[in-house]
Amino acid sequence: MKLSRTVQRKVIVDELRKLKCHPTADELYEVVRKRLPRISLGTVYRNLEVLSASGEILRLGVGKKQMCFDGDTSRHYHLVCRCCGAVEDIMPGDMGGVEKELDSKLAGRILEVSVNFSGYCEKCASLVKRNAQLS
Amino acid sequence: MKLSRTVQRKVIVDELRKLKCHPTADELYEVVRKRLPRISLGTVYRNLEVLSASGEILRLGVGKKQMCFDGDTSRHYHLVCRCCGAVEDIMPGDMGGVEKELDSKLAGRILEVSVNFSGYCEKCASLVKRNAQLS
DNA sequence: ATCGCTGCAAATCTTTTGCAGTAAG
DNA sequence: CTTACTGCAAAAGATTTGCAGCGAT
Repeated sequence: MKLSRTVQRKVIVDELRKLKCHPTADELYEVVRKRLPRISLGTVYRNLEVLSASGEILRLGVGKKQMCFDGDTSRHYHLVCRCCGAVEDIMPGDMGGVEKELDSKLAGRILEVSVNFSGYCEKCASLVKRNAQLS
Repeated sequence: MKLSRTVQRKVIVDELRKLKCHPTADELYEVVRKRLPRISLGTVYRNLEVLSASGEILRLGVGKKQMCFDGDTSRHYHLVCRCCGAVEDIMPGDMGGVEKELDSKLAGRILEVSVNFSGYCEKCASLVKRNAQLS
């Protein structure tokens, strides 16, 4: 299947590149709509799908659409398959040696490294701190 | 709000810990149902919510439920707020120094490090390789 | 001319929620 | 006894899809 260069696809990539945040499909839809008022949300979804499959943009998250869970809360890593969404555990001894270890273990299979640190953003960190002081 | 120790909550944690995969809510529901046939999917969702909020289990993924996207495909990291779901970009020079850099920059804010490598799992990697040879 | 892409709307799938009853502390 | 929790079912929210026409090559 050959991809065609439609106005919609071009504007979607263009606006997404311009944004500094990490928008959801409908947030991007609202932005794109300012330039293409007649575009549909379905078109945005279809393009995000195609574009992330081709590697032109990044789809953040684990799994295709459903949220998934892990009972092991020890510090470890996940390899998410870009193709089928499968999640593999990777247990390196420490962060420092991770890349080298992965390079030898998984040579050629890693396309991108998207590291998600779970914690608090500045705003919420101060909120949490404030609540802790109050109680 | 004080949490009570219900049978359902106990079984959910127990089964999730036993599983080596990273199940979605309804996959876990199917497993738990074998022990508690009358449990509802709603209860599973409610407990996963509570348990991940309290840190007893891990919720994998970025954002609350919606998928989100990034137009910047260069190698970089994300800090996902556990509280509001906001995603912050973090741009370290290299993987090796990441943790130290973060420790000084974001001292105390990081609860867990969940690293998601985007690439192919073994099964799909061989599929892709085979397809490449065919064409 | 061909075939992928679009807009629209309906359908599907995932997750949340209201409620009345049940169980835990 | 009080209040959190459960099952059920309905609601809400996110994403996908069928279709007929349009646009890119």
